[in-house]
Amino acid sequence: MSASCFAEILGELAPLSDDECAALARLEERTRHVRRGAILQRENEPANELFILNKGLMMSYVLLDDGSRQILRFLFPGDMLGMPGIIYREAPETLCALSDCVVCPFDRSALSDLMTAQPRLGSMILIVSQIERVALTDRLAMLGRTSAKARVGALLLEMRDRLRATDKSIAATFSLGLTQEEIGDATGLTSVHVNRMLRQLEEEGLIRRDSGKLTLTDEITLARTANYVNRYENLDLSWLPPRK
Amino acid sequence: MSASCFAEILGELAPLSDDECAALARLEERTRHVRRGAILQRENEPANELFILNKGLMMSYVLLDDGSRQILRFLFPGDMLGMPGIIYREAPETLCALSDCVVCPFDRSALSDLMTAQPRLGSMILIVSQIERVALTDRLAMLGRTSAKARVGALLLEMRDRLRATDKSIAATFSLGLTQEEIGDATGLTSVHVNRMLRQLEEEGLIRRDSGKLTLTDEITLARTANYVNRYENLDLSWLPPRK
DNA sequence: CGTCCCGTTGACATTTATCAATATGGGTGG
DNA sequence: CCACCCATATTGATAAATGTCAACGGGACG
Repeated sequence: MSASCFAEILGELAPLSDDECAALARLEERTRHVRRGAILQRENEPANELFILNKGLMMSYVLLDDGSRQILRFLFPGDMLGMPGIIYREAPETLCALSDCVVCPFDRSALSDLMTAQPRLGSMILIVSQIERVALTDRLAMLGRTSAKARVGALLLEMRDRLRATDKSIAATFSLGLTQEEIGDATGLTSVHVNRMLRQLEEEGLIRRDSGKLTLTDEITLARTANYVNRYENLDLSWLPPRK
Repeated sequence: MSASCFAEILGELAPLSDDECAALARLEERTRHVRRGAILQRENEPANELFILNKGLMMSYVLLDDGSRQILRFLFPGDMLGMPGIIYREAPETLCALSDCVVCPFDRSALSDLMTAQPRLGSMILIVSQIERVALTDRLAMLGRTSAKARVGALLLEMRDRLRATDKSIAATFSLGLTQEEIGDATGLTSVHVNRMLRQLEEEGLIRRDSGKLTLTDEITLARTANYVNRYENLDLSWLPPRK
């Protein structure tokens, strides 16, 4: 087991050298606890730090002028947080903990040093940011062109797949850890309508809900009706330089 | 004037060394012409090449099962195209020319070599991909949480700002180069509704349309009603390593 | 001169939001 | 342990936003 959460993610892309592992471990030397509901970085405030999420579930969101919220992304252990913030004078998004979390803060100069000293890791970070980009464009297509039911279905599938990346024991049944309002803010719907869509999905036999636990009872149909693609599969990284 | 379109973009972030310029110029040694309407890369087909867009306007989009299209991004000279494609066995999006274009193709191993030989350029490429990421999350919030009128307004402002990045002579009046159907596919609306929103914006005195030319007659109000932020401004790149 | 693509407009249908009321369930102070 | 309280979930009635369908016009281009 690696000392670094982030190294585990990168290590699944390609084997890492000892030097590379050591360099990544240095990003996670310090830890900070973030309680459920606490805000790690606030939109429009200066942000000089980056983080590796070590434990727990977080989200990033923006608030619009009329007070409505758009959740941009859910964040899982091994994710790097705050990249969009460090290139601007003010953070473009808020980072907020959905459960009690542990994060490892590091300075942006540490990222710069890492890119210089370990260019192969730099390529791998670029790859991770491209995977994230594709996940965002999938969500863009979902918001722009799919029905409310499909959006909710796709969100359930994505959360399950990403939870499973951390905890292999997760299968069809899991606890989502989101309120219906949060699902709505991620899918561009109201919480009321999310509730109706969940009920419809349940009536159609695609999911089941018992005491906070959610079961995907027909993943094939759900994935088809939701236009869902798991973007952590089917990668081709053969062009990465080999480990030294 | 730089020999490389891409170097011009990166050069606006921070001054480049001669070595760096030379390395970037090598990405643009070859050129290929793409006619209006032609497809450079098709969704779900293998894609081994990357491109720098040299001249013209392109777009990337995905098609859903029901045949509807979501335009993900408009592409301008100096943009790197195809990054999301090279990490997957099959391209996740289609690249299509909206006008006659010139692109410079290069192999993905050239990117890998560049990242290794010029880590500072690697950091700058990562920065550009983060700017793009923030632009995508802005569009995500736009699709999820703003009205049809605001979406159309934001699109007009973004196109104007990005066209101006290439052609400084562009001010309030410009020609958009998109059909109303394309505007709709980018904003998650139907072409019919886009038409109505354009008329409303015109009736409210925010824009004017004459023979294919579009004029932003009240940018301040338009930007406010559209929740628009120009993401190519207010960058803070002081933490980049200095030029050697 | 016709054809085709695009833009425009109106009538109507559908989806989703809004508002309001009620239920439920877990946590907390007494 | 109980009573209360708050956030969340659920449901119905109605409103608003947007889509769908259909028709027509105008300009570019063969």
